[in-house]
Amino acid sequence: MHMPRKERRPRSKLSDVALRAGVSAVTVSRALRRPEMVSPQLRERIDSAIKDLAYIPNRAASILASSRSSIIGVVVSSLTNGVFADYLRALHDMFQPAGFQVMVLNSRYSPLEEEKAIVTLLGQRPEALILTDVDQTPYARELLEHAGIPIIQTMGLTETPIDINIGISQYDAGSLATHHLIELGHRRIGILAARLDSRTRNRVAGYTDAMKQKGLHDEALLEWSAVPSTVKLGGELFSALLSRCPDLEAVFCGNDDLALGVLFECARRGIKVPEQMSVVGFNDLEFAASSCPALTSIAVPRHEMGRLSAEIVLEIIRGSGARPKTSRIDLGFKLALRDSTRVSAQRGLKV
Amino acid sequence: MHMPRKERRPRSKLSDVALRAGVSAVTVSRALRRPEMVSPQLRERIDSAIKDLAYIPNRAASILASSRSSIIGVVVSSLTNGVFADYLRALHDMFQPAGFQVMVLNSRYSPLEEEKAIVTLLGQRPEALILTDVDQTPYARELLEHAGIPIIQTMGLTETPIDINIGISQYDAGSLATHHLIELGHRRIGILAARLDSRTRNRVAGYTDAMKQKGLHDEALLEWSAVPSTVKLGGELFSALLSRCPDLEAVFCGNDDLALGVLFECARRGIKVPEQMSVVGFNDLEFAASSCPALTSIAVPRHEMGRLSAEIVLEIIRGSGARPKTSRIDLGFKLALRDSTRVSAQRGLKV
DNA sequence: TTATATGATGATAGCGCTGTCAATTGAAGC
DNA sequence: GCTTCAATTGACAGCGCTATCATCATATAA
Repeated sequence: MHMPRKERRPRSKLSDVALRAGVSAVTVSRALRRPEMVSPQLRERIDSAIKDLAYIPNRAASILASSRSSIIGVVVSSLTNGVFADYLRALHDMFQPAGFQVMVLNSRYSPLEEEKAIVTLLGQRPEALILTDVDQTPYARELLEHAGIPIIQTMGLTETPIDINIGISQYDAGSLATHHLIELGHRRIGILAARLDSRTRNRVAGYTDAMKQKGLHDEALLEWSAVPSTVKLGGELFSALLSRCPDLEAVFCGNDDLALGVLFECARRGIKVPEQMSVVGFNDLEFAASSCPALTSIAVPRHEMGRLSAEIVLEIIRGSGARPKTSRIDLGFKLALRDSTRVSAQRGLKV
Repeated sequence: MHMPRKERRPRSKLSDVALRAGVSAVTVSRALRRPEMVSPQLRERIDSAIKDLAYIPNRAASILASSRSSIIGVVVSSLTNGVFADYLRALHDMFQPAGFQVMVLNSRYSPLEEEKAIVTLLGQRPEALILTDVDQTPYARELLEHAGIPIIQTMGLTETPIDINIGISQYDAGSLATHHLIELGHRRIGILAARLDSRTRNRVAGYTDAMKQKGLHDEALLEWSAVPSTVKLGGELFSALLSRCPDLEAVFCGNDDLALGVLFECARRGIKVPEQMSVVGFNDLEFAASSCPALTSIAVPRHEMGRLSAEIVLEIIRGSGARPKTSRIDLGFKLALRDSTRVSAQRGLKV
């Protein structure tokens, strides 16, 4: 049984609380923001008045009056992707205790949606803006340059940061993964990619150059799709690649979800990993270490990236302008070597 | 090289744009909100003034003046969990085009953090609030009852909805999964759970009652942990359960991540699924259909849940009070039957 | 022609809070 | 006693925008 709601009665405001507590509105405001500045017995009276009226301060009015929002704007490329989830968690863990509120919008890997998200966030007058990409539209760039707040670009690296850039070289990471497979003795190394955003493109470029350098490059070894990456897609791309290149010895996957799909597809087809097929993922998500076989992947310091982003933002905000010396911080990455590629160097020759 | 930012120059405001375009401030405001109400040539002049000044409206002032925020507040229990990611996507897909902005906070499965998140969101004067849980603290409940906006509780079902409740019976779902395994002929059916939030507790209750009903209940068959669920944890819980109950025939996992961990652990131990061990997951995440073996799971209509939540909210907001007849909507669930349990009914007897 | 409707723009007040400074109190010092 | 000071509390203006109503030009009808 659902009781129809009574018509909207005006929410209680500061002055209502003040009236009930028998003090002035300013005092209530102070009791909320700096409790140590009002006497204990008044504080108590005010607190109970607040509870009685179920009073909740109006943030919009507060932001307008103080021109401080305590909002940290964040634009992520995806909410579904595990990488961003971990990164966001790190941000929350840092900002929440510091009294800042993290406000997240999703760009779905589209620079135009990112631009819209940036406009929306800037409208909230955030204290800082954090972007999980380095390629903004020209208009977005201009807005950000004029925003007058710390801007952090993360995940990738760029030669021309708007303000501060914390990330890793996606190119180098793609290159490392490829060289690892080459060193294992593989010649026919495929690459799987979904939705070619700027980061993925850089990874692919790293792969391509590494292959060219060793004279192993072959267009046919690249399999990609425009749809977002899923485990299922990993299996499909792998199947497609395999039917085009039956002599495939190894695959480098644009991310761990695709790699998981490859592992499953191999299991279905009875292809032994790593004996018959080496598989490398990207991101080193939680499951990579405990899959069977455990997945070799590129370990990206996404938690550290979040922690450091937050730390730098907090320093700038609190230190009023004390900015880090360098505006471009390369956090590096590691190859998490596991069973999906741990094969003898001779293997490539046995084929 | 990082150029230190010039000191904060005041952001341009409505009156600056008005001055530059040679009109009054109200007209600029109108040009932004209802462009059809100002003449085309004026609109053009105003637009270019906006671009020139990189003007972005101050949302706080706008919200304060209009007392309409176009914000939809959402509290999710977790950002890492795939279920919520899908649910959020559905919400975004519905609200974005309608001109509403979805604001997400994370409660990390804690009712107290949820209460804090609710307070924070209510402070933004949202148009509606969506909660991915049905168990709120008494204070949170009181605040929500007085909020004067649509409140949606989702995921689970409750006898006493605050306003509108859209979800599924977690109890029935747990029961169905268990009965499925019992019908396959299994007697020793274990259950794995991580972090016993209210939803998980209901699923476990469904399992327990189903087992009791058939005289199969045994405390030893429940394995759980306080830490958040991961693939790794799935493997660990399974190992622990197996060493305590070596005669285990089947496991019902509290979610698909745990189930994935079980599949991998079985692969490592050479236990054949489903021949030697039946595995059931929960949520039917994307990978469940393409794992090897494909995972039987409880398919929860989380996308539909999101779509319907948004639809109802939009109807109430626009229709000014036209509320659905029932305040409790059961969306139901399905058993997604796949290879991880597709065994002959005789199997249980062969042991 | 004058009355009336229509569309486009402007003037004014105020949303609910906080920054600033003034007023009040009581205690301590001379 | 009177001053001085710190600790509390209050008065007032204003943050940047929008709702509301007034104004003005133009078009249409009588």
